[in-house]
Order: sequence, then C-alpha cells, then structure tokens
Amino acid sequence: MVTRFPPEPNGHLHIGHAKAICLNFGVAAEFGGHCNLRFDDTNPVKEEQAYIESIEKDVRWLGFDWGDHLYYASDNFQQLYDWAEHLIVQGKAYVDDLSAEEIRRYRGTLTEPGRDSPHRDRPAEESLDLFRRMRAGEFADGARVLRARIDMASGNINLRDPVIYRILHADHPRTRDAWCIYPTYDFAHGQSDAIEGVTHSLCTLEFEDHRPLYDWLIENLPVPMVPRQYEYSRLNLSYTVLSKRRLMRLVDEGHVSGWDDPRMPTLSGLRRRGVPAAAIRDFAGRIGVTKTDSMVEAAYLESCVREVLNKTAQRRMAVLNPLKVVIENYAQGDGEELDAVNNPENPADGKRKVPFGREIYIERDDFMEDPPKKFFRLGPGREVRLRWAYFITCTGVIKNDAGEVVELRCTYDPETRGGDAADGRKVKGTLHWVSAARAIDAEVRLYGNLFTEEVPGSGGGEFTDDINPRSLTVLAGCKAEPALADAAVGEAVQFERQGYFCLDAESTPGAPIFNRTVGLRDTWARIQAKGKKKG
RNA sequence: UGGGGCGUAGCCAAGUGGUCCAAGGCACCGGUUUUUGAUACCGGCAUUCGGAGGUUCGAAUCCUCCCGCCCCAGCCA
Repeated sequence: MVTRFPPEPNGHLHIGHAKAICLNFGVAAEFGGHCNLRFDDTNPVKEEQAYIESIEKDVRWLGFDWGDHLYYASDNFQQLYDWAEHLIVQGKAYVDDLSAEEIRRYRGTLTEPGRDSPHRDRPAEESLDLFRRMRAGEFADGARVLRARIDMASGNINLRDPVIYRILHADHPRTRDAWCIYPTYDFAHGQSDAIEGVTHSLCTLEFEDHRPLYDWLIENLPVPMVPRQYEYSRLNLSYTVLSKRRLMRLVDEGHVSGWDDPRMPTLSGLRRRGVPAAAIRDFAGRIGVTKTDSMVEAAYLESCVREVLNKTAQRRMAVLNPLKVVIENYAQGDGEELDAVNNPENPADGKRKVPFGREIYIERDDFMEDPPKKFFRLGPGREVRLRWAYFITCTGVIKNDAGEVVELRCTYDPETRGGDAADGRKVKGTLHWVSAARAIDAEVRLYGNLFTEEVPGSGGGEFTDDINPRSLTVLAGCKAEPALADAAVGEAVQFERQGYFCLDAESTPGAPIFNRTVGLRDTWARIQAKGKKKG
C-alpha cells in the first residue's frame, strides 16, 4: 500500500491537515507500505517556496517521516504534457478558444445540460498545433485552454469537458519560467498518483464528484498503474475555522498576531500554544475516519492534550494574581528550601528545591473574607496547607482605603514542615504559593476560544462577526517560583492547580512569557457556576 | 427541476440479518482515593439506531416510500 499527503503550498497546515497526515501515514504504516509527501504545485500564482518549507517542518514536527518519498506534481510536468498530447491525438481533448466567461455560459447549470463549444470538434492536428503554441508562449493568459472531451450533458459537471491545461505566464517556485501552461488539479493529481505508485488516494468528500473524472483520465492514459481514490469527511472543530481562506483573513485583517498565534488551529499555532504532537496524533486517531459530516467539540482535543501533558509535564508553582501573605511567627531572614516533587505521575523526574520565607504570595482566588462552607481554601481563622511547605492559619486581613484586601497575616505550624501534620491533623485545602523574596516576575497569556459561536458565521453574518473579543487575556506581574527561570521555549510545565503552560518565544532574558496551553479540569469553578445559576 | 454523498446518545464513533433489549471515547452526573477541588479508580448515562411501512422465526443491519443535512455550475485545490 502506498498513500500520499498532497498539500498545495499556498498556506500553512492546520489541524484538519493533521487528520489527513495521520490518516495517510498511519494507514500506510499499518499495512506495511509508505506515504509520500507530494506538493500539489500546479498553480504558480498562489504558491510559494516558504509554504513548502513550513509544511515540511510541520509534518516532521507532527512526527512523520516520508524518507526519500518527497515529490512534486511539478516533477511530472513533462510527462503530464506528453499525456495531454496523447489525449489530443486520441480525439479525447481539444483546445478551446472560448473565454472563461463563455465557457461558464456554455457549461449549463446544475439542472440544465451544457452546450458544445464551437471548437469541440476541431481536428486533432489543429488542437495539437494550438496546444504546442500555447506551450511555446504564443498566447496570453486565458486566451485558450485544453479541455478533455467527455460529455457536455453529464449530470456531473466535472465531466462537462473539464479544463485540463491553462495558460499562466507566472514564475513557478520550482520550475521558474520553464512552463507557461499548467495542468489543473484534476489533470495532475491522479496521474501523479499513478506515477508515484500510489494505491490509495485518500481525499475529502468534496472530491467525490471528481472521482469519475479521476478514473476517466486513468483509463484513457497509458499510466503505469491504476490508483484508486477514496473519500472521507474533513474535520470541523467547534469554535474555530479550518479553511485556508478564512485563516488567511484572520491573519491579514489583524485579528490574530500571525499564523502561529497560539489561538490559531494551525499546527504552528498549536505548537506555540504548547500542544504536543502526540496529543494531536491521539486526537486524530480517536475521532476516526468516516464519511459523515461532523463537528468535533474543542473539548475533545483539550482532553487529548491534558492526557499527554498530565504524564509528561513537570509541575511548578506560579501565582497568577498575587496576594501577599506575611507569616508572622516565621523568622525574618533567608528562609529555607523545601523539597517538591516534579511530577507525581513520573517518579523519574525527581525533586527540586523550592524557597520558602516569611513573605509569600498566594492566589487571590484562594482567599475569601466571608467564605461559604464548601470553600476549602483560606479565610479568616481557617487553616490550609501550602503545597510542599507548612499549614498556615489566617489571623488577619489588611485592606486599603478602597476596602480591597491587600495583604494577609498568618501563622504557620512548624510541626507541619513538608505538608503533613505530626498529630495527624487534616486540612481541606492545599494552596500553591511562591516566595515573595525569591519569586521571578512573569507575564502569562491565557487563551480562550477564538470565536463565540460553535460554527462561526452560522448566524448568517460574516464569520468574523463571531470573533471572541476576549480570546486573549494578558496577565502582567505574575509571580513564579525560581525554577521557572530555567524553562525552555515550548517545553510543557504544569502550574499546579491551574493548567499547562509553556514559555513563549517572545520571552526575553528576565522577562519570561508563559502561554497557557490548557487549564486543568476545575470542579470548583463548575460548582461555583452552578451556584450562581441557582441564584 | 440535475449529479454525488450522509443520517446510531449533547459530541465523535463501533456495528452491514441472531452472540446488539447497540462497543469505546469526549462531555455530563454520582461516589472512592488524594499534600494539585488535578490525576487515578468505580458507577450512571440510547427498550433504541432520521421517519413510516414491508420482508423475515428474527433487522440498526434487507426492500419501499418519505424527511433532513452536506457537496458540485474556478482556466482553485
């Protein structure tokens, strides 16, 4: 079995392509074959070398290797040209002088048959001569085209004498000016499959109507083997868009910072967001391959991401919205260093030291002045555990003139060092924290859905009308434990009790920026939301 | 009014005549464990397979009709 992943180098890959990549490489591996990477570079006016490089990088990042099997449709331009002449000689293709507009009018409609072009029956020698002159550059773009001679009355519009070659005086990324006529997708794809020995040509549903044409060309040309096309439904993900045209608009109109904006469903965006390739592969496997139009919930992807990251991400502590806490009975001075487990899911990751001191920061959300019974965190007179450190009890609340809590006073129990009470005393909540003296400052960027609607534009308006104005939240002045100063760009870490994050490439020395890949499941938040609903 | 597809729980998806009074995952709801209200674990979650008829001892699976949704009129892929 031989398959192929055939991107057109006119844009960046997104998670929909990841489904195709995993399918093609996966199924080939499963049946002991291989998968080719083939660039479908038949339209030089839209394609660029930069996209070729970006695509190769993304496929590799996803974890696939095409070995020596790198191909370009443009490698076949001469063969394709020869086959076009073959069709002309056989009376199965002709040069048409009609303009694009005229061809459209002659094509008929969905319910009415088309009409023959006046040039449909011109002698093969005349078409051959004209086709060679097209190739020689005698005619302007659009002046003439080569059409397959099939059936102008077919119910399948793709069979109404489809254009198979057009004149394009454009610089091609690979063949430069060697050609001024280019085969269309239909004339290049199946034949390239045959040349490469592709047995299973897997594509999405919208090409189902092209299969009769695909087969017609294979039958009428002396190709080396017979490839077969099979179709499956493309991926739709809720709260985002997956079309190159729309993604391009998001970038061009400045709705996002670029193709690799962490909110983008592009592979470069997901990578920058911190999504592991393994999670995308797992996701692709779990959603399956069918012919049913589907809309996969974004939560499904998130679940795959959490599953991988839970096992692999080392744990750290960082406080996003700091509230200062002074531990009044703790000695002034340098404090001490406590042991913290790097990843309970993977003992091999070992431990690290976390500095503790008289002044620390905790999360503002972890304190309530008048907490409800179910609130397991800190409140006046309540005792909680500081993860890997001590039990503390809140003894005082300091407010500013506006009445906002600006600092807490607490006492700690020296007998609970490490987080366990010698007397077996239990505590309901465990808080993450950071030493005020030793914390590093960081910026944290939280990402939400790019759109407010599951299907952007479904309300009838432009899809851009549904862009979520709050898809990005930038938090400045966050406090992180010192170990986070050594974070590597892109490497996943879990900020305990909060989520998975990774250092963004925009970070500078001393000014780290962390992207939140995905939050941890938050049962408390759900309980709160439910409470609010009830009133 | 042409041609091509698709319809199994909120979402994805197994299943193509009996072992299906329908797998599994996500989500959701309970519970256990827990120095992350995380993770892990246990339990719950479609008398029903778009609808109606029919064939059959027996249907999600076969037949008929109906309904709904998607794609196609680029010299894009």
